[in-house]
Order: sequence, then C-alpha cells, then structure tokens
Amino acid sequence: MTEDTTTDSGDESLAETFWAVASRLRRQTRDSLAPWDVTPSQSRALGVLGRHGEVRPGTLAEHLHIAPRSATEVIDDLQARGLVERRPDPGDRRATLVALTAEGTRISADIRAARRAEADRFFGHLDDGDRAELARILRTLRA
Amino acid sequence: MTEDTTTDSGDESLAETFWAVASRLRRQTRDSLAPWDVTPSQSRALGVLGRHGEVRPGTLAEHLHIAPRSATEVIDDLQARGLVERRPDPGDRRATLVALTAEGTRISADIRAARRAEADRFFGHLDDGDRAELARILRTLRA
DNA sequence: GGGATATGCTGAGGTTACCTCAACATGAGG
DNA sequence: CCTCATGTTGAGGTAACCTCAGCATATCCC
Repeated sequence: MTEDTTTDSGDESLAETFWAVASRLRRQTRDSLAPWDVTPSQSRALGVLGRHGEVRPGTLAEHLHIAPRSATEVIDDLQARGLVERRPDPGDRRATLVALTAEGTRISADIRAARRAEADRFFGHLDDGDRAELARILRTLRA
Repeated sequence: MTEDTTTDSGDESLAETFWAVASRLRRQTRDSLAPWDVTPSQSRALGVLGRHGEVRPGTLAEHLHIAPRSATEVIDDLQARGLVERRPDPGDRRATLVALTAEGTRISADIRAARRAEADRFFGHLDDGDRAELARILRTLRA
C-alpha cells in the first residue's frame, strides 16, 4: 500500500494535498470518459465545439490554450472518429470551419452530462457551505 | 486576450476553477525550477532521495507513483547530470541503490527551499483562516 | 493593380513523461 | 537443484504537447 504520508510541514503540505486532490479528480475524470473511448483532450475539444458551434482551428486552439498546430491534431483525431467535420470557411478561403457531426453532437452532450454528474459526485461530499468556501478561495488563487 | 470565462454553472465551474488554479500553480512551480534546469519529475525524485536517503529504483517508483521502468529513466537522467549515483545493494545482488551525490544533495536542498518559498508566495495571498479552511476541505476531497 | 506583409492551416520532426512486455540475473523455498 | 518470485532494464509505444517552415490567401499601402 506504500503509504507516503510524507513529512507534512506547513505550506508544502498544502501544495501536496492540492496535487493529491488534483490527481484523484483527474483519474476520476479519465474513468468517466472511458465509455466513449475519447481522450481527455478530445473531450475538451468536443466541449468547446458543443458550446460554440463551428469554429476555426485557431479559435479552438485559443479556447483550449494550446498552439494552433496542436488543435489541428486534435481535430484530425476527432475527424477520424467521425465526430467532427471540416468545411471551408465561406468568408475566408484560407480558413476551415470545424463542426460537430450528428454523432459528435450526441456524444458531446452525453459527455457533458456525465462530466457534470461526476463533478457532483466528486464535490458532493462537501456540504453547501464548504463548497461555497472552496469556490471562493479557489477564485482568489486563480487570479 | 481570449476571454473564455465559460458559461459558469454550478459544480462544473468549481472543477474548472480548480483546474485553472492547478495550471497556475504548475506554471509557477515550473518557473521556480528553471534556475537548476531540472524537470518537474526530476525534482520530485530529488525530493524523495533527499527525504529517504539511498533507495532502490523500485522503491523510488512507489514513492513517485510511477512504474519501476519509468523510475529507471528518471534515475538515468539524474545520473547523467551527476546528481545521483547508482551502487550495488550489498544485501541483494539483483538490486541497485540510488543515492544523491554531493552536488545532488546541495541542489536537492536548494530546490526544497525554493519550492517552499514559492508555495508561500502562492498560498500566501490567503489569510491564515482561509489557508486552514482550504487545507481542511482539500483533505476531505483527497479521501 | 501590384508588391509587401500578415494570417490561417498543416507537414515534418522533436520533447516529456509516462506506459507495457520481455529478457536477464539473482534470491528463496521445497 | 529446480522452480518460482523479485529487481532492473532494453526495446518499443503512447498522449499531448511544442517549434519551425511552407503554402495559400487576405489585406494594406502606394
């Protein structure tokens, strides 16, 4: 079982605890994505497309905070799975528009619902007050 | 500057805020490591070695929550930089012991101090009460 | 209208931090 | 001493990023 309750000491342990929580949340998110066989980054892209409708690769990249070239790759993968399609941007012939296919739309919605249920499960252990406190404090740190 | 204050909605935004904080903390940690030119995973290994003295690769892997083979790789890198050395385990000739060199010890201590200073800076924006609240709530979620 | 410059996408190739699987040496139990 | 377990590592793979360069098109300015 390899207990590694490492020598706690003041703030260091705060960061450690934070990362332990992060890793648990990441694992749970990954597991909850398993039924659809999409990677986390693909699911993030599907999320953006679900919220914004058709966008250009560069715009998608901005939303995902990744380089444009990396967005191309995510789009390639989603296209190979038939979840998105590329079509020419009628207003700019250099550009491409990426949009969800019918199946992509369905899966995107399913994932969205699952993700929400899963966040409820994760943060649901907290009572309302703690949840509000956590949100407030995290917003401070996000600055 | 790409405002993507995405449609907040209940718990989903809590997870989002959490990841935003995580990404800020990760970036800051990475930056604070820059003076020593070690990667985050190397610094984690140095931390374990600093706390535990000489250990076998397999033990290091357990502490880092990675596969034994991956520990071999981290050790290779640190050895190439002259920060750790391998020596035979006198009690088991299959095994190897990994220990910090003199320079590794020095750097490990420096990084430890820097990391702590940096956590202070990060979480120092909070007052004592909030810091305690955050620690308590995170500990709940770590379960 | 035509050249300089900016913009949008993607090919080629690289990096980090992981992974699995199998080989090999050694240890330990019957 | 033979079998099985354990410790480490070579070989090779993956996801998710990156930069740099090339090409097509758009925009600006004279």
